[in-house]
Amino acid sequence: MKEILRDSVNKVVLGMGLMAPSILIDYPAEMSHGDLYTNVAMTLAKTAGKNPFDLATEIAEELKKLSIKDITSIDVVRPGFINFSIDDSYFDKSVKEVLHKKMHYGKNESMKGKKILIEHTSVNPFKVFHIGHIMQNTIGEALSRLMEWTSADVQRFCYQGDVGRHVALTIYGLRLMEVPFPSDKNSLQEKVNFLGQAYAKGATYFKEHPEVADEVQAINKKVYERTDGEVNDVYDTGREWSLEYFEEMFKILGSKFDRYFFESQSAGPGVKAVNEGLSNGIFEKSDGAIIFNGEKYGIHTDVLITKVGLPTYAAKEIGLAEIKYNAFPYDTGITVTANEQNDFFKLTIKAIQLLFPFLENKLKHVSHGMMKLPEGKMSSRTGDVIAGRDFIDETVASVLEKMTDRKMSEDDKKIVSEEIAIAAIKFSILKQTLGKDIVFDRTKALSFEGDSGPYVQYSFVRAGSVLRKGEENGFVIDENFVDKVERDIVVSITENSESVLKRLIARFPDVVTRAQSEYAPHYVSQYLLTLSGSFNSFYASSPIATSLPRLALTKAFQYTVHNAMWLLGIKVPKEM
RNA sequence: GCUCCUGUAGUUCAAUGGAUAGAACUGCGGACUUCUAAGCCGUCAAUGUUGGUUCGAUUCCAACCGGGAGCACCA
Repeated sequence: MKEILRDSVNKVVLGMGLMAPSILIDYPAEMSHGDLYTNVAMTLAKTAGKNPFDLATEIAEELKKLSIKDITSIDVVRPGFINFSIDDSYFDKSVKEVLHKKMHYGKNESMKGKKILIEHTSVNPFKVFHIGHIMQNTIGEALSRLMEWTSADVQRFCYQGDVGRHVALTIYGLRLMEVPFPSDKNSLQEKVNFLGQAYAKGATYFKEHPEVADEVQAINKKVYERTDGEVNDVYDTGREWSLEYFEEMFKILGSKFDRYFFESQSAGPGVKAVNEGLSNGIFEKSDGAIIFNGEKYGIHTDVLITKVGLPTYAAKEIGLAEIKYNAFPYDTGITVTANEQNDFFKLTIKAIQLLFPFLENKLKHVSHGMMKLPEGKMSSRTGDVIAGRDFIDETVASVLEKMTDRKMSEDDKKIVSEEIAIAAIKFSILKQTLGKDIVFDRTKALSFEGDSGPYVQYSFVRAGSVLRKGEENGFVIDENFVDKVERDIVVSITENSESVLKRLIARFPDVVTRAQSEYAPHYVSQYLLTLSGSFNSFYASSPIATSLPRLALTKAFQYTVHNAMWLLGIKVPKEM
């Protein structure tokens, strides 16, 4: 419909001897203003030498002569808006479309045939998996799914820091631990907790006693070069525990990866690439180290290889770029990190493109805000973190408490409470703009009311409940409903929650497109809140189970919610 | 010090340069013994300051004030 209107408006404007570089046809903020509007009259008023309202009136008159199908009225309003209203039956057809496309409603083919690599959730073995990692994983998975709905071939990569100073500090911290090294009798949780504590102890001690720097550096070198049997044993065991544990967390969070890469792998290629860059004059020597001088590109300067010959994080990132492309030759390679790394990525992306010109215009850094505690930034170095697992468990417990009087088997409750808890957590992350920090407020995070994942899930469940009732009443709810009903009721758009819901459902594909092109999942979340709110009003004001068109609309609502929630990586339960 | 991000109801968040700045939480007030009240309806309440660009600015630009992050051998 947007395209039809755009063409029509364009035709009219050209016929008046005017040129519009681009014609905006969009949804008005208020549905009472109509279904679509255009502002061409205001943008063209000056060149036309007319006042916007008069020009709008002229354009509207010409548009009326075209008698466009399904357009029931064209109105001109105040400064110069032209508003269009669309016939209600048009939206019955869009409900039909939803019932036909089902789980695919909203998907598009904008990137069909392209390959998109998305790297996210940079966890570090030996360190705690905290709520910040939940945030990263939630965002990474949602972006991945959004990309999948462009019909592109998407692969998810996970890159982990399994070497580096934090590992050395953990191993150093082991000798400061008062409890013994975990054995097979300990749970995986206990094992990783032990490692996290060792790291915190090592890091704190190191901060207070800078004189041990050489010792830590020596351990670091041993880890890289694998020259010390004892260090190797501890390292291999700890690394294995961490990886196993992360896998468990990914599963709980509903994400999966196609490939895993480690800093221990990227170090070698990184060193090689940096040395090539040095001989090509891309990098230079300074103070015994190899650096990338970013000043001439308006970015800062950073060390790639230290004077003792070890690659830094930046060098590893350069090595990784090559590894990733070899593993999956992508058209777009997205890296998702917290925004504290924005400058770092400006630097490495520039360096990578100088080294590997074929990656020009293919690299994209998407950054998100940080998860913060009321006291400030979280720090695994000081142990001042909230473990992801603890938080999920707490949330699940809180959901279960709320479900005590629900008639449901204990097994079902267990499954559903976890779905609700994860929804609450993920939604609170995805409902706001990506770049912004989230101040973690436990009581808020544990509430399931208002603008929340459970609110959306609840709407879905209620819809399911009505649909069951409708089926009991003998209705067959499928895409053929349109042919079975006579629609002779003329409804007023502003006051009828049914037609509002219908119109919102029809907008879903546009919402998806926008979220994809802006890498902004929050458009989907915000849409879900509006959509659910609209359904709840509809539900409260109209009996549904006795009307086939209403049941069909409810079914379409369910598919839309299901699909939108899927894009966010959130499940919808049948009951709750 | 330099660079980047950021400032919207009491609180947490929305708003491709458009119409009366939307929600949620909180407060206050309702409806309902009909399909799950984790719900529905109503109500109080906001664009840090000063300029500029524009028909039109929360949005773009400048300055100021406030908050955060990053800046050489950590990741």
